[in-house]
Amino acid sequence: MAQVMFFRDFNRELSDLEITPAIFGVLEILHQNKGLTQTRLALAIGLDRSSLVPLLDKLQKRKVVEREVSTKDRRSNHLHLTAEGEQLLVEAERRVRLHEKRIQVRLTKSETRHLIQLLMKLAKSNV
Amino acid sequence: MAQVMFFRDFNRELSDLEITPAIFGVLEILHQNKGLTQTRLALAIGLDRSSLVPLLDKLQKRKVVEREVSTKDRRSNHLHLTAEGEQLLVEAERRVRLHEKRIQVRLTKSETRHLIQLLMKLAKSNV
DNA sequence: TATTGTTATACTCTATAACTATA
DNA sequence: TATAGTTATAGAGTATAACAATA
Repeated sequence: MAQVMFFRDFNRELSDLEITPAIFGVLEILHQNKGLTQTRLALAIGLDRSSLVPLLDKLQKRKVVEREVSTKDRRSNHLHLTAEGEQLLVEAERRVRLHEKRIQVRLTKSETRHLIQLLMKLAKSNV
Repeated sequence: MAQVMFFRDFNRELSDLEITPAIFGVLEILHQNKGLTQTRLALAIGLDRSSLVPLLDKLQKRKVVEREVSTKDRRSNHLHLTAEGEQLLVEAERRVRLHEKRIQVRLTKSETRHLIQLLMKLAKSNV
């Protein structure tokens, strides 16, 4: 139930930017790993590389992401955010902070801290 | 990340029963609300009533669920689990307990209790 | 008129397999 | 031979709109 609420609120806050959780992930990863290759990005977000193609096509058409053929290995594309893409990420991060604030308001600071700590403990347990 | 881990583990434990989280929800709800109508079940699990039809078709073919035309309102179907369905639910619940145990083992009893309490607090905040 | 279950249809997201161009 | 990106295709899972039967 917490999860459903979380996604509903996330989507409400970011839907007008046309950013899904998956796209937000792509933006974050490309911001922090400029020049990443498609196969490596696919691996990072847990998608098959073929599934990434239409997603990148969309983002490229939106002028958010650019593919640049590698000069070292002409089979690979180096990906990076455009200026517009960086700007979109900044706005998306602002919205995500609003989304997180709205969620955290129901918990005290120490409850929030504790929740995150417990979830991280769970996430680390790769059973 | 906690969520991804949770779903992966759930699916690993229940995949050979061919039970998805959605199906588990249907079984639980029908067990506790015998004779529920399709529209009401759809509402309960947050699906459109048209989306429920193929799911019920599958479960009916598996002899897990039965549709019974209402004698009071012949437009409606009353749904209930077959004996086989009840048995499947019992086994599924056993598996879910294993799944939950495996997850909880990384937390102490009081941490588990606290986590559930915090998530419920979040879930209630229908922002 | 309104509602229940159903169908036809379409859209999104994902994977697998096969292709091409490089390496 | 092997790899990167792409394409064709298919399968879930979902929704919307329209329909027949019934209320």
